[in-house]
Amino acid sequence: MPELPEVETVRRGAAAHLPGRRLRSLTLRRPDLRWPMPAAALQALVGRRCRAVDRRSKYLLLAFDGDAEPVALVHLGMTGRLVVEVVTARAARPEYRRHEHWRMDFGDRLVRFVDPRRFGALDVAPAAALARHPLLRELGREPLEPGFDGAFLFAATRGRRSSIKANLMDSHLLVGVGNIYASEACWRARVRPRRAAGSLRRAECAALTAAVVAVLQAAIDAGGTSFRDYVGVHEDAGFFARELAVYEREGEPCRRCGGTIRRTVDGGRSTYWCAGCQA
DNA sequence: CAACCCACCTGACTGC
DNA sequence: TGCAGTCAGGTGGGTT
Repeated sequence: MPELPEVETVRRGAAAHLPGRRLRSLTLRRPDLRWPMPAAALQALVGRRCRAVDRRSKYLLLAFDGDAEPVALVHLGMTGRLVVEVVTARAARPEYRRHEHWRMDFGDRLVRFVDPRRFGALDVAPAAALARHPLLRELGREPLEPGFDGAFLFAATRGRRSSIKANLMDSHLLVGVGNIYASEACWRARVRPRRAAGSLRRAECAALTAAVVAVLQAAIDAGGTSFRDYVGVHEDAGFFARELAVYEREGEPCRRCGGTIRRTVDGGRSTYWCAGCQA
């Protein structure tokens, strides 16, 4: 569900509440999400103060103080929500919700992780070992950081026969772009999603990386795209859906050329594009 | 390696 | 009303 703009929106929401607050308790309501959760290592976070909420790819990184500077890794999977609630001092702890798999009690803030499909993840690692964490070490570039440009994409895709859309969604290359924004970026750059990645010229790679940056930034500015499950930390919807040019607009007119938006299925996932203005 | 396909899970929706 | 089938914003792991 969430791509980079949604995770970044959640990160900002959590960062407004958690840093400086001490973790009072952590409750795991089941032993696993996508993978087993390390109960003992997670309990060792209790009593520590949250230092910062960062993000790498689609992982939220809750950094804590103390020995080894432990960092909790949170992935939202397809349907995960990180809900932050302001709790008044004397109120009873709220009831668990359906699909609430863990919670962190920060005293006057309560963090709930709600995830019906359980494709999410929770792990913990020392800050110094983060770059070597199995879930992080293979990740490619951050599109909103320096080094993500046309020259990089051009070099990275030479000889590749798989589609450019699949390459945009390949986290070994770049992170954060999922099924919505891959289609959107291709539309902005006027590139057909099924083009072999290796066939793109330098100028097309430059246009495409610029399009990725622009669409991700615009979506962050709008608080993300809410279609089905995604909401921010206060369960507020993002409003980028109304700015989407192609995603879930099959049969509707292209806002640029008036052509009809088409949907194709690639690798089992829907791709949206305009045959009129994407070469 | 690159490229593909599957699995993991629940809920919403569609069509019979 | 019920039931089967389809689809959904991710991604690691296994196979060719």
